[in-house]
Amino acid sequence: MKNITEKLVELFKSGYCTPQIARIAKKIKEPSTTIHYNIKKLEQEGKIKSYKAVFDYKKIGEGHCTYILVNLLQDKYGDPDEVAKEVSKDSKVESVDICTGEYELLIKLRTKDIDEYYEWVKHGIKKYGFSKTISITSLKQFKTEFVEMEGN
Amino acid sequence: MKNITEKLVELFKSGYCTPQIARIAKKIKEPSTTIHYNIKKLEQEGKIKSYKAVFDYKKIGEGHCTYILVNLLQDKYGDPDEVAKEVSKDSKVESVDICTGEYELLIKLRTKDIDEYYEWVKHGIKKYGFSKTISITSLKQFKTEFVEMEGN
DNA sequence: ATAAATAGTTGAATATTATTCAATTTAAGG
DNA sequence: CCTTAAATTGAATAATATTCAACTATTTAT
Repeated sequence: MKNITEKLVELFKSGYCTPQIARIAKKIKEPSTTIHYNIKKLEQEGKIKSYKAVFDYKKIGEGHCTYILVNLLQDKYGDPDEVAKEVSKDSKVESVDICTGEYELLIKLRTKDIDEYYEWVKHGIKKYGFSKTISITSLKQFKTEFVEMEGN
Repeated sequence: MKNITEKLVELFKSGYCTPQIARIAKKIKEPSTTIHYNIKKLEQEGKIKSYKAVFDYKKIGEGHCTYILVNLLQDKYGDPDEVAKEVSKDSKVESVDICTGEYELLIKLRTKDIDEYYEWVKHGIKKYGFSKTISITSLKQFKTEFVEMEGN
């Protein structure tokens, strides 16, 4: 047995998908060549960044979801932008925003459980100089990435 | 001119895409039939919920992104779950979570601008009984829906 | 431990879908 | 109104997904 599932999940998190032109054509009753033309245009204009999968994260072992608000120590790392960029590279991180209010960064993190979450934050404190962290843990998700979740 | 673009954006927000089996097969050096089998399995197990597009939201006129923490009036609507489910149906809403801490709901909203955001919140107060709302506005996005954003 | 059953892998054949191209229509600018 | 550019479309082709049957590996039961 080759562990293909894990690789697929990793690839699908941010890409390796493509539009279903024929299905769209049927749906909105236009020729598929017209759909094709319009999609290519959206892509060339940079309006579409990627095609990807959305998971039932509980079922793939990433059931613990937390929104983490962080401040950064002045000296530890140069620029908040640099930290944001670095944190973005982590595949457990769904989103990173620089934001208004008391905290500089808002990170959405998906981990297996609370232990993995805790380890992640500890690491962030050490490596990036996170300080004054507040965590909001999701108890139930009704929608993610524009996809509604039923029966959670 | 038929406004196909708008329809495409709406469809792609939560679906109408499909995996690129041939590309994955090349990438991880396995036969495409094996990839196909494993993907179908993920789908049947309900681990994959959907295939969708990720946009450069600024370029599609949804550049204003806000995380809204809300409490609900006791009497207005019965159940927080019901409100969450209703709010989820809105296509401007990227995510809805019931969460820990001082606030019951965490909503991620994407609007054209601050005016549209304000109208949305006012509507929420009236219709669903939002109270004690806190908004955190994104100033810069480094990652969304697991997709990194460069040159923002 | 071994047999039986189940789950996973794969190549060849087929069915479906995307893409290209050229022609036509529609919209935009002077 | 005429010219140029952008968008739509059908027919032909290229690429891709899907099916199926054979085979292999893994798990389960005796």
